[in-house]
Amino acid sequence: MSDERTITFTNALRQAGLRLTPQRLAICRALANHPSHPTAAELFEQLRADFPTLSLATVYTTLSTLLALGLIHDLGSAGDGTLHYDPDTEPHVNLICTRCHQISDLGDETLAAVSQRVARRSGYEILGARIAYYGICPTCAKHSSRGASGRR
Amino acid sequence: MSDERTITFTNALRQAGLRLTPQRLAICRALANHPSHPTAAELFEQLRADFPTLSLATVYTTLSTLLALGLIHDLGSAGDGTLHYDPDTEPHVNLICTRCHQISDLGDETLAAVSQRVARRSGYEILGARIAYYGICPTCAKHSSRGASGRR
DNA sequence: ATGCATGCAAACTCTTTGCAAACGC
DNA sequence: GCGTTTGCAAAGAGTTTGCATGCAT
Repeated sequence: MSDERTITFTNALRQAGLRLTPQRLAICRALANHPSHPTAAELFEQLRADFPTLSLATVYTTLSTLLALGLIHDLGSAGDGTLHYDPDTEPHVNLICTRCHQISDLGDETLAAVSQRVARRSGYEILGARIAYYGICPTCAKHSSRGASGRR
Repeated sequence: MSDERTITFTNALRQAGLRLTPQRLAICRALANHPSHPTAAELFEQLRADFPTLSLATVYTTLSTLLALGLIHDLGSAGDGTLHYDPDTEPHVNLICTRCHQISDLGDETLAAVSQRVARRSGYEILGARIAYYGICPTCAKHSSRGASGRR
């Protein structure tokens, strides 16, 4: 699968002078192969099976480390009160359902043009992008029709 | 200034069958005239002068209400651990400095095209957008050159 | 062998909730 | 007057931190 991405992660860690512990490797691997936009707790639960002693604190620490190295992005909360991370640092659109709080992705060629304009017009040194559209996903739209729901 | 926007807010509250309390009016007004992307705590501090008895809980509740009505947007955290809100629901780009955590805006005509494509291709009923580019703002870039900083 | 990283638990911060009093409608 | 909303305080949740032990280099 995306073992390449795992290698990218681990190489970056080594280059930063950080130790490649089994925990870090596992977290990198889990992120690289994760199909979605996990939270710290989700990664923790997933890795718990293989690392019974793994601590949630370690997951948080490692995520912060990877974030600081720019290997992953912080999506902020999806309305569910917890922070989601995105292992895909390429510019893409996040689709966030305000009903089920699920996040899915969407690529768009027009985005590259937008990114270039943003960089040029803002004077920012762009490090990454978080592009999120909020709405009701087709599945939720089918299932029911609750009124506007609060957060969390 | 944007008294129009204040009126939009208050009208929406009335239409939703909610009472127009002084607190809600003040919060709507503060949001409508706010130049940036305030947090609950910032609004609370700002309004405290005029409403000594105002409670932070009320600010949170009112923000949730306005959010549910779609009158404001939830920007999530800007890397500072607190939730920021955006009184401007028109599609625009948020520029977030990963160093000073300040958020500024940028309009772009190309965005309208992106939004349309997103809606068409995703099948989502788009309720709003959060488009954020992370980077170092020109001011911070000038001032110094600290290494990658953690969150909060 | 040398420290950096982990794990545990406690601390901290932000946000939400319960309930009695107050007030808009 | 009725029922929602406020204010206070305490609870709840997510995230971070301190310190002793363990492990990658």
